[in-house]
Amino acid sequence: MPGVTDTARPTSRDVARAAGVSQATVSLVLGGKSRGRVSERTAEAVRAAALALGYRPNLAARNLRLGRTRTALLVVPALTNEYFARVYTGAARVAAEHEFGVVLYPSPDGIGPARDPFGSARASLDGVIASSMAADALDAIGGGDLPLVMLDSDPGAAGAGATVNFDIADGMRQVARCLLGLGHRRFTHMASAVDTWTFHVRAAALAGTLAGTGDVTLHTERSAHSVEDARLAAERALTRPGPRPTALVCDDDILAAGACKAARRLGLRVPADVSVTGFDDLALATAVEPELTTVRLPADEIGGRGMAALLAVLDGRPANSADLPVELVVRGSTGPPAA
Amino acid sequence: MPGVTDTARPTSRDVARAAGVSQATVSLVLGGKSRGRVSERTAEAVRAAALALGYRPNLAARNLRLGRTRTALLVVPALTNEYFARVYTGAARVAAEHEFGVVLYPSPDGIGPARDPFGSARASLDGVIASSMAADALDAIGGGDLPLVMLDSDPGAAGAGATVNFDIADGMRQVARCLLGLGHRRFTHMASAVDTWTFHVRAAALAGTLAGTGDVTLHTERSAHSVEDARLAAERALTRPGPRPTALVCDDDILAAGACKAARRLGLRVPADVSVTGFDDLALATAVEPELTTVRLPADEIGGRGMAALLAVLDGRPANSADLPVELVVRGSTGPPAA
DNA sequence: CGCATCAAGTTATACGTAACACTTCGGCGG
DNA sequence: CCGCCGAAGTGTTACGTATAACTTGATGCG
Repeated sequence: MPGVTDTARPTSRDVARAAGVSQATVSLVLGGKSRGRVSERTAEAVRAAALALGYRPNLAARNLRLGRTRTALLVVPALTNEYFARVYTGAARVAAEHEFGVVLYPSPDGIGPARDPFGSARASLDGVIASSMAADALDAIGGGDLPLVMLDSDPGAAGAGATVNFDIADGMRQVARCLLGLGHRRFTHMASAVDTWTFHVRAAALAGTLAGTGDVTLHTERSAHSVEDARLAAERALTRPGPRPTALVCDDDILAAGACKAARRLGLRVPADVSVTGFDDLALATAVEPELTTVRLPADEIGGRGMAALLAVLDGRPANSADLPVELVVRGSTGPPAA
Repeated sequence: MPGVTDTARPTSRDVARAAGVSQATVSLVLGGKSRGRVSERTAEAVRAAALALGYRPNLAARNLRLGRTRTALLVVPALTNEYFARVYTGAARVAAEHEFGVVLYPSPDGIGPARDPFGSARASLDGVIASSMAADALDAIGGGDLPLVMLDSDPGAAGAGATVNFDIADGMRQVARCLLGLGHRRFTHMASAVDTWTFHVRAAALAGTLAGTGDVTLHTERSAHSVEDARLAAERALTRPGPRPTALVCDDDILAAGACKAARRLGLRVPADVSVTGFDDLALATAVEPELTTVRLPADEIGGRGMAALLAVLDGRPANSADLPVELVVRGSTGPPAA
C-alpha cells in the first residue's frame, strides 16, 4: 500500500471533506460559534472528523487572520534568579488558563542588539509584562505600541497600562519594627546596586521607620546580586570604623546569604553578634544555616496577577491593581543583640 | 491635520509604495535574496523606506507562507531549579544567534492537560528540546512528528533525533576517587527520587568505582529535590543502625545542602565528621557554609549545544554529539574522615 | 541585423483560517 | 397563496508574506 502515510498535518479543509461539510462550517463549529448556525448533528460530525484526523489549527494562519497571537512577552532581569523563575511560572499558569502563551526575554543586555531587543518577534506579540525594570529599560521595551503591564515597579511610570505591586514598604516596615523590638539600634542596609523603584521603596521604608526611634544609626552598603559580592560588601559594613552594626537588613535573600558568610568569616555569630534579614523567601533562605528571617514575596502570584491584568487590558476591562500583601517570616538569623 | 496618525503597522506593501517598487521587490531585498535580481540603488531605496516607516515583517504571515516558525520548545521539569534556568538561557542565546525563538514548557504535570501538553501550540513549533525527562514523559512530548533533541538523557532512547549529554559518569567517578583518596570507606548515596537516566548513571558510576576498592560499604537513600526532603533523608542515613557513613554523595547541590543541614542538626561537623558532595555547582553551592564540593555541570552550554543540535537536524545536517566534559570543584564540604 | 542572453524588475499565487454576505428551504401568519 | 422569516449552511474574501513564473529593455555576438 504505497502512499498511505500522509505526513502533512490536516487542515480545516481536510476536516470539512471528511465530515461532508464546507470549510466555513468547520471553522464555525471548532470556533464555538455554531450556536444557532449549525445543527447539533452536523457539529458533532465535524468534531468527530477533527478528532479522527488529529486536526490542530494552524496558529500562524489564525494569527494572520485575527491579527492577534495570544502571546505575551515577559521581561525579567535574570531568569536564574529563582524569584523571576517563579514570576514566570505564575504568569504562564494564568496564561494557560486563557489559552495564552508566554515568551521570555530574560536579560535585556544579554541577548540581541539593544536597539531592537526582541527583533521582529515584537510584531507577533499581544502585550508585554515587565518585572522590576529600571525606568530607562522601559523605554527600550515599551517603545512599541503594545499594552504594557509592569510588576513591582513605580505605579506612576509613564507608559504602563497597569501596575501590580507588592506592599513592599509594609514588608520593610515589619522588618524594621521586628529588629527594633529585639533591641537593635545600629543598622546597615545591604542595598541592591540595581537602581529600580522597588529598592528605592525599601530604602525609604527602612529609613522612615527607623527615624521614628531615637538613638538609631543607619548606614548603607551597596552590592550586586551575587553571594560573593554581597559577602565583600558585608565585610566592609562590619569592619568600618566606629561601632559595629548589630543588624544587616538586606534587599534580598542572596545578599543576606552573603552577609551571613561575611559574618562567619569575621568570627561573628549569627544572630548572637549580628542579625541578618532578607527579602523574597527563596529556597536559599532555608538552605543556609541559620535559616533566614525574610519577607516572603509571593512571586508566582504577582506573575499571575500581572498576566490577569494584561488580559484585562487586552479585553478593554479595567485592571484592578491593589498591592499584594507580604509576610515577614521570622527564622533563626535574627535575635536580640549582645549586651 | 486630522487622520494623520496611522496606528496600523506598516506592511511590505506600504514599504513598496514608499520606495516606488513592487511588494515582491521589497520581499527580495529585505529577505537578502536581491543579489543579481535588484540593483543596489533600488535595494538601498527599499531599505531606507523600510527604516523610515519602521517596518517589521509580520511573523504570522511569514510563518504561514514558509510553513516554519523558527521557534523551538524547551521542556524542563522545573524552571525554578537554577540548573534548568541556565539550560534555558544557553538555549535562548544560541537560538537568538540564528533568529530562533525558544518557548518553555516548564512543568509537564503542572500546566495544561496531560493529553495535549502544548495545546495547539505544538502545531506552531519547528522542534523540541527535552531536558532530563523520564522515558514515559517522552511519549507525551515526542508523540508529534517534530524533531526532538534530548539533553542529559539516555542516548539509546527511541524517538530522539539527537542527544547531548554530560560525561556524568566521569563526574561521579571523580567524586568517588576523591573521597576514596581522602580515606573514606563508608558511603551513602543521597539519590534523587526521580527515575531518569542521568540519576541511573550516577548510581552506577558510584557503585562501579567504589567496587574497585575492598572494604567499602555503600547505602542508598532517596529524596525529592527539596532541601527539606533531603534533610530528612540524610537524617535517616546518618542515624541508621550500624557504623555511620563518613561521606554523603548527593545527586545534586540541593540534596547536598539538605545533607549539610541534617549533619548540623545531629551535632556532626562538615567535613570533620561527615563529608558531603553535590552536583551542578549552583549558586547555592557557595552560599552555604561550608561551601560544597560539587561537580560543575555547564548547564548553559548543554542548552546551547542542544539548540545547535536541533538547528542541525532541521537543516538536515548531522548533529555531532560528543559528551561534554564536567569538572569536580573541591571546596570545604569534603575532607579526610575522623580517625 | 537578428536572436539569445541577461539584468531588473513585476504579476500572480498559495499558505490556512475566520467571518461577512449570501443562498436555500421549510414553515407560518395574513 | 404569497411573502417573510429563521435555521442551516456555503461561497468568497482578506490577512501579509515569499517565490515561481513571467515581462521588459538593453546588450552582446555571430
